[in-house]
Amino acid sequence: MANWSIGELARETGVHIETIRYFEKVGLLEAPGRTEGGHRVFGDRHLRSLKFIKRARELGFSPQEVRALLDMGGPEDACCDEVRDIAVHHLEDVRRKIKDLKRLEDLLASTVDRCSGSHVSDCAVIDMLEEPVG
Amino acid sequence: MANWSIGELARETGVHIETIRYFEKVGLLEAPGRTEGGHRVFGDRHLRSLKFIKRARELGFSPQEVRALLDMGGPEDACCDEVRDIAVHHLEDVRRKIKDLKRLEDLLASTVDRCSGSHVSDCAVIDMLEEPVG
DNA sequence: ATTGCCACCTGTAGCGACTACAGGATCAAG
DNA sequence: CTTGATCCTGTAGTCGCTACAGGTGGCAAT
Repeated sequence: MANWSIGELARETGVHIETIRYFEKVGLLEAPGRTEGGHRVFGDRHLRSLKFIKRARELGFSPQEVRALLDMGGPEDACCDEVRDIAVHHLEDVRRKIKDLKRLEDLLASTVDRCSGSHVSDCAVIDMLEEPVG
Repeated sequence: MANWSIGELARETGVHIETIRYFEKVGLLEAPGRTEGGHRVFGDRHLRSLKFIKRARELGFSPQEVRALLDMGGPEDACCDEVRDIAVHHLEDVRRKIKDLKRLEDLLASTVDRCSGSHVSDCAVIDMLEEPVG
C-alpha cells in the first residue's frame, strides 16, 4: 500500500494538482490523510478513484454522473442496474449529439460545396447564416 | 427603417436582453444609438446582425469565428475565400467530433450490452471505466 | 401634473469546471 | 542546517453568458 504526494499522484494520473484539490473540495475525491505539516498523503484507493474519475470525464460522463457512479460504491463495489442506467442514459445523450452534428455536417458540407465556385457577390455560407432557424 | 428598443429586439430574435448588451460590450454587435434618457435604439442593421450572430452560434461557430465572419464585412458584404475557410474549418471540427462520439458510442453500446445480464460482482461499465485510456 | 408601472439603465456577481496565481509553510537531500 | 523543490490556503481569473440590485426613462391613465 503505497503513499503518494499530490505531485506524484498528478504525474501518475495526468490530472493537474489544482484539479485534484478541486475534486477533493467538491467531494468527488475522498479527503486524504495529512502529514504533521499538513501535506496531503494519498493511498492506492485515491489513485484508483482519481483514475476512475479522469476516465469517466474523458468519456464524457458529466460530473454529476461521475458522482453518482462513485456514490453507488465506486470502483470497489459491485455492478448494479443503476450503473447500467447511467451508462445507457449517457449513450442516449451521445447518440443525440451525433445526430445533431450529422445534420450540421450535411448543412455545412453542402454549403461549402455550393460556395466552391468563385462567386463573389453571393455567398452560400453567408446565405446559410442568414436563413431563419430551421 | 424601423427603430427597436432592446426588448423588442430580444423578442424579435429570441436573444436575451442581457446577452444583447453582452454582445455589444464584447464588440460583436455594433453600439446602437441612444435616446435622450440613455435607452438603446437599434436599427434594422442591428436586427440583421444579431440574427446572424445567433444563427452562427447555433450552428456551433465559436465566438471567435463569428467575430471573424463579422469582421470581414458581415452579412452586408460579399463572400470571400476567408468565409469559406472558416466554414471548412468548422466542418472539419464537426467531423472530428462526430468521429470521437462514434467511437464512444461503440464503446458504450458494447459495454452496456455486456452488462445486460444480471452479473453482480463484475460490471462491464465499471470495467470500462477502469481500463487505461486507449 | 401626478401617479403608476413597466421597460430600461449600469454595475456587479454568479454559474461550472477548472486553472492560475500570491504569499507563505514544509519536506527531503546534501 | 541550509537549500530548493514541493506543498499549503485562499483568492481571482477564464468563457459565454445569466441574474440580480438599485436606480432612471418613457408613456398611459387619472
